[in-house]
Amino acid sequence: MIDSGKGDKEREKLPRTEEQFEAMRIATRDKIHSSAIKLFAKKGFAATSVKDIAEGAGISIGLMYRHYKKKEDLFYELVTYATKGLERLVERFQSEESPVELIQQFTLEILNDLDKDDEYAQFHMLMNQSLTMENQSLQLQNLNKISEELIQQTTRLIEKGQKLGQFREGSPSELALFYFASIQGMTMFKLLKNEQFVTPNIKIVTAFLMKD
Amino acid sequence: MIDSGKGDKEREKLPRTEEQFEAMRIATRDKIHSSAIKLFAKKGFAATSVKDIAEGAGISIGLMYRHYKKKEDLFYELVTYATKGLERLVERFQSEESPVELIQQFTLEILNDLDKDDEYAQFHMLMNQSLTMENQSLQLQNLNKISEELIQQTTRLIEKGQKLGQFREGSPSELALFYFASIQGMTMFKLLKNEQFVTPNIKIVTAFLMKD
DNA sequence: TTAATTAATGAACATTTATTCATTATAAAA
DNA sequence: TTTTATAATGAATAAATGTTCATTAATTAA
Repeated sequence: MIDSGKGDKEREKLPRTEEQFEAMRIATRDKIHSSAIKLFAKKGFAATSVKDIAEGAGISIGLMYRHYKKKEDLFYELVTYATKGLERLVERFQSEESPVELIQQFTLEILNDLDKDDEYAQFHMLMNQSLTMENQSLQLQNLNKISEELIQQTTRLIEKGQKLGQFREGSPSELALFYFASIQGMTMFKLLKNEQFVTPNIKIVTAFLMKD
Repeated sequence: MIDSGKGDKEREKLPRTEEQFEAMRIATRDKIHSSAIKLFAKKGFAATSVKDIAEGAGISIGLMYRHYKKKEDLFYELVTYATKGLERLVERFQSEESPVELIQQFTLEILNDLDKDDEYAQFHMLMNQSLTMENQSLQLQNLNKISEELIQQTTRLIEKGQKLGQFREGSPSELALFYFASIQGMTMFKLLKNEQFVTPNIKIVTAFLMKD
């Protein structure tokens, strides 16, 4: 971060180049991230210990603290990533494309991700875990705001789809809520059962919305 | 519990009758239960402190410990209640009634409960929280077993309904999983949003299963 | 080899939270 | 009013977990 433009002359005493150090740091940060998201998503913030995170990452506790001053900071960084993902989705849902197309596309992506690996499921559960924390840090407030925006956008999208005759009738906000609730539920099942989880066919998931 | 049939002669020294003491104990147990389930369901086992439970119940920490030797014991007692509820449901789903009727009835009950109060939602989330704990106490093993039985029974019920031409086609196990996933999701939303949560119409919830 | 610099370690320390227990409150009977 | 049995309290203690920091490891240039 700090003046990476410093001239070559001045780093003659470094045992490694700055690039090498940077690569090392990124590598351990990655290890921390993937260990932490796994644990936070599955067990929640309070139930995961820094010892577990460090063990999962294959590093020492001390090294963890060189990268994050507090367990909370690590958590919030992951929350921030997740929030960015949500923001992209909100934007996507604001596009002028056909509502059916947008919903189908997104649903398909999720089902694929759930099927393939659990990265999506982990981020989704992380957000959930976050929303149940009463602690009102800026990061959590922001996540809250964005997730409400997403529901609003989806409601509007459904309304639009209904006017175009693409979607079934019914209260748009109830439909939007049910849509995310079902995704939420599948996500939990995936994390809970993992191998045993069979990703449902997209027809099942969108039947409540789509006309036959 | 212990020899409540003891003769009236022998309790002449009691400041209150045994019935009175019993009533007091039941009253505080009730207070503990409703405080604890609320907190455990919302925040999970690790994130709820005994201090919070005691405060929520309006009693001292010491009194809590007179009723439960460990925080875990209280949790397991609640898990046991929840498990009994599941067992009743498994039995119900084994009956010879029409699959459509059974599913409709049960779904309606849940939606009503979600609408009315959060008792159901709380027990549901408690089970969920339990299933993510790696600790394998007898109570948790049992809950696991019963919840798998429930999914199996539901799968069979759907199969039966399909043969009777009552349900849409599609993999019965995928359909069963999706059913519980969507209920799960709604439950979480209810606990998360509470007042803001609008219970969906039953048609929305069962559309994926029912022929038009 | 030695010096230099930063990554990495884990035992020591701090803080939080679960649990215990000596003490007090209550209410009925003597 | 005193006695008595049990409910109820909360400060003291124990255990668990988060955080720090003095120390070591690794690597390259001199």
